[in-house]
Amino acid sequence: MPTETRIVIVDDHPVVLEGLTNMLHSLDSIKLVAGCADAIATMAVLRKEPVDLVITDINLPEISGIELCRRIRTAFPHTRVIGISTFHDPAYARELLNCGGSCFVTKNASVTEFETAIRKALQGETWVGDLLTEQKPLSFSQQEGPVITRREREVLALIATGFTNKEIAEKLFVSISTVDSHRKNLLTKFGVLNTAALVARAAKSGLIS
Amino acid sequence: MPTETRIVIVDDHPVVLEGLTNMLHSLDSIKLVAGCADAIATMAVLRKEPVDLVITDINLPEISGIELCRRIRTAFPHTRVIGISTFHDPAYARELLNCGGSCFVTKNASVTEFETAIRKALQGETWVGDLLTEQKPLSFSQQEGPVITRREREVLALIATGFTNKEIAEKLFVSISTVDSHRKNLLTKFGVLNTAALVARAAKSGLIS
DNA sequence: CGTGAAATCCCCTTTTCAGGGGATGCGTTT
DNA sequence: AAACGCATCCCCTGAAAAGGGGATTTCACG
Repeated sequence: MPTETRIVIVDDHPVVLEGLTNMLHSLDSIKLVAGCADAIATMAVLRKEPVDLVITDINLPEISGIELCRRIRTAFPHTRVIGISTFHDPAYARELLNCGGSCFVTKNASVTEFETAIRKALQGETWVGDLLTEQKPLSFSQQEGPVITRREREVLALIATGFTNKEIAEKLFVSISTVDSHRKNLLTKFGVLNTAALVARAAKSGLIS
Repeated sequence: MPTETRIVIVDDHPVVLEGLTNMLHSLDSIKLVAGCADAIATMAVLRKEPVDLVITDINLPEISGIELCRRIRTAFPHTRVIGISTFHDPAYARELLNCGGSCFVTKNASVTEFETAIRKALQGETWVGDLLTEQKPLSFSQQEGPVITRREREVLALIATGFTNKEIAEKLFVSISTVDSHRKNLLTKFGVLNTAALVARAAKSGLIS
């Protein structure tokens, strides 16, 4: 590596920010440009000075880490993004990669894992951590949250808000049958037997506001 | 303070552990005895050497921080406990204090707040952070989630897991009618019309794992 | 130009839930 | 002793959801 890698860390929890900062100090050739608490502040920093890598929490107030990633990659294509999250949620990882993110690691990842993620990100590779890749696609798509379509996501959101099939049908200008089909598909995809479990699982996967 | 305060930190996320450790380093008269990832390890440390204060995450794998607190206070009455959590959930705070905890702070608390909490805890006082005490009981019981009984909490958890009233009844060794009553009370207390909204709200309030 | 996924719609039956009512013990608090 | 909250149990009815099946259009992709 010719020069120092310029890094920005984003997390709304000072404790985590501190922990990450400290963790990075132990690595070579790294210059911590800034630690930000939200997406707005981060974009402001990026506009002012060149940054090679942004390490951001997924769960941020106002603007999510995913969205932040998208904006970074749109405005500064040379800046790589690593997402971190409390939970090893494949849905997050998938979304992050879809939005141009390089790596996804959980907060309980080891220093080694962080190092790997940083290295991979800087080389332009994608990586989603050991815990995630270890699992078979089948097993975690059942367990952690399946791939659902746009329409299913809409219906799911309305279900979680407490609307009945009939009400959802009226809102979406479709028939009750259609909503019912989507609902059934959701149950099947999530591998659950009723609405309660569906909503709980969706909430856990961060699919619900 | 005559001697150093002996502290153990508990969090299953290395990053947070690191952050807290670092934060504590900046304070005087503190000796960090150990950093643990779970309740079992923590109890093992306590059995080996005297500890004045345990700072633990509420959300721990296997055994929760609340339960850990209870065990600590039962086995080592002189050891104080501070609970930390990602969310400023009054329900957590209440439970923690009920289990003998001294203070409750969120992970986005400032160093000053941590200092206050530590000081209060060592003096045997209880404290639940600024954000929590600022709010009136009425306002946050409406907004953050109603006060529900132990039994209702149990039923709610089982509902969210996807069990039907019949199955819950079998698990709790009560009749379906009873479970149904609890369910209805939950709907009323949360001010929602169906299970989907109930689970969503409960998830938002952090009442569901 | 097929193929396939997504979205749309319909039929059927059984189970579960929601909403209304009331009632009984059993502790704790007043 | 009375009042209260909690947990327990029961009745009823109608609505909603679950579970099963099948069918259509539309649109993107190879």
